[in-house]
Amino acid sequence: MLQLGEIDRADPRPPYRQIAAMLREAIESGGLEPGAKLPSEAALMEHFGVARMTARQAIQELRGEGLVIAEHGRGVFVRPMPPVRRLASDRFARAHRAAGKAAFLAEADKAGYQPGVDRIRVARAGAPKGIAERLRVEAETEVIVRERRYLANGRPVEIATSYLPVPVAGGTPVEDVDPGPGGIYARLEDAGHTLERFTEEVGARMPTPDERNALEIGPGVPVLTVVRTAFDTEGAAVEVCDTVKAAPAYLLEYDFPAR
Amino acid sequence: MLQLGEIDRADPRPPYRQIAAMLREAIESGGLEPGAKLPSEAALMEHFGVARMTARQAIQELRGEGLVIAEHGRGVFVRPMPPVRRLASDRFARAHRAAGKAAFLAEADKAGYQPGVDRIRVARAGAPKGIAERLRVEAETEVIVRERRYLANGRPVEIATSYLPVPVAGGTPVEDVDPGPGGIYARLEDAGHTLERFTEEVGARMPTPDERNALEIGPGVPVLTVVRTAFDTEGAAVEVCDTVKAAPAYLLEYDFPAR
DNA sequence: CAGTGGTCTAGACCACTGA
DNA sequence: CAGTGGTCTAGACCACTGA
Repeated sequence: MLQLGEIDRADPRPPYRQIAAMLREAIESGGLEPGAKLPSEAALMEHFGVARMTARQAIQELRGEGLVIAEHGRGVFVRPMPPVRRLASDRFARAHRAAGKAAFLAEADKAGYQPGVDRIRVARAGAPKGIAERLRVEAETEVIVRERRYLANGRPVEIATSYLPVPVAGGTPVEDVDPGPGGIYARLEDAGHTLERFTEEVGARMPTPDERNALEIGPGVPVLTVVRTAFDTEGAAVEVCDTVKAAPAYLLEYDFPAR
Repeated sequence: MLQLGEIDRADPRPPYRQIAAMLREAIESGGLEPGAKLPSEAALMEHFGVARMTARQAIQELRGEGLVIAEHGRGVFVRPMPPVRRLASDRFARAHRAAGKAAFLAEADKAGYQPGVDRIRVARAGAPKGIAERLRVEAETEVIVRERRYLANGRPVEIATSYLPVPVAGGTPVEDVDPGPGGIYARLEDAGHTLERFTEEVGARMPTPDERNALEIGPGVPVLTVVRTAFDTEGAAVEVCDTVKAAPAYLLEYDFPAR
């Protein structure tokens, strides 16, 4: 059973922070292993002699650090660390497309997790400003919009939205829910747009509530944002892919010359 | 004056989330500009007819997203956005070193902010495990350790620690606090280690309390972590640079071929 | 000093989980 | 059903800010 100390009135930290510190210490020392259940709010109230909101505030602190996850009706648990996906910059190599694998599936193969894709939606809509700039079209020009969510071992890890100009991919299997072997990049090459290079713009921020829901992450877990633009051999931008990834699940690798 | 709506009892979202959503909307639409003061808790209670803890919970939500900063005794303010540094993958180009500029100074020139470096410390110490692996030396091998903090317009934006093998840079100006024009990469090339390529591993997480202090960021602001390894033309790893950046201040750009 | 956010109490009703 | 966390109320005392 977990041993916790007591609140020290001489400690300058308020009680809720002291409680949070004791629980954090238990997690970091391994006294509470990943997946383990924390004492319930009722148990914390009893043990420390505090009101419920004070116990809750301590737990809120740990949620904010991403250390624990609260599950309604079940309890609060130490967050299990997700398997980290290392994304190398050769993940869009033509060899994979030729082998009939979309980038996400090729990675899963390499890293040994079970890949999944759901919430696929394909539509046409006006291009948002930032997207239009990258595609070098007027804002609000109608483009193909492909949304989807990626799962690793059944857990959502990334949401992605691709934008493609209608003259590039209109009427091709890119507009189908299942674009077929090799994914949309393979279909773009089928349509005569041989891919030459990509740029990626990487940032990080806290997720919006919608993103938190879609990625099933608690408050206190940041997201990595990656905006990728694909260029064909003519130098034309043929796709912009806007992705939001659960940060703890990713490590992005890039390789570049010293020139 | 800021116009806010009312709580909708038919809305499935609880009142505190509705209030948070209205405030978020005001911030994102520009109704509340960066630096602007949010309505006080008392004003929110009055306007929405809720208890104080409900108003506070709405504000907590926005703090967790890093959108606002609470200042005790003053109020809650929309977080002013720091100038974003776009880091292109040509930032270590030899042309800059030849021109006598270290990478950070070259960027500042381009982006038009006032660069600064402080808290420089140079020492020798045992290589931590992850660093030793990247340098391909035994763990705990003595290496040169260079720490420093970077500032943009006087505000800290990045802390960085470089590790270099003693056989590569021992006794060179790399061990001086000021390594001279072009920075340590120029000195490595002077010492015969012509740089060939870099790899960067990018991730994001919440900062530790020490990192929060060094970067002067509040809770609710994530950091980007970048571990860069420099390779010379012999294929040897000659430096590993471990950096922690305030996420809102950065956008990293990478360019890679479709192969 | 008045106004602000920080912390805390002691209660209430609710929705969700799993035996 | 008992146990859990989610939301909310109406109060209290406090420390900090700035006029």
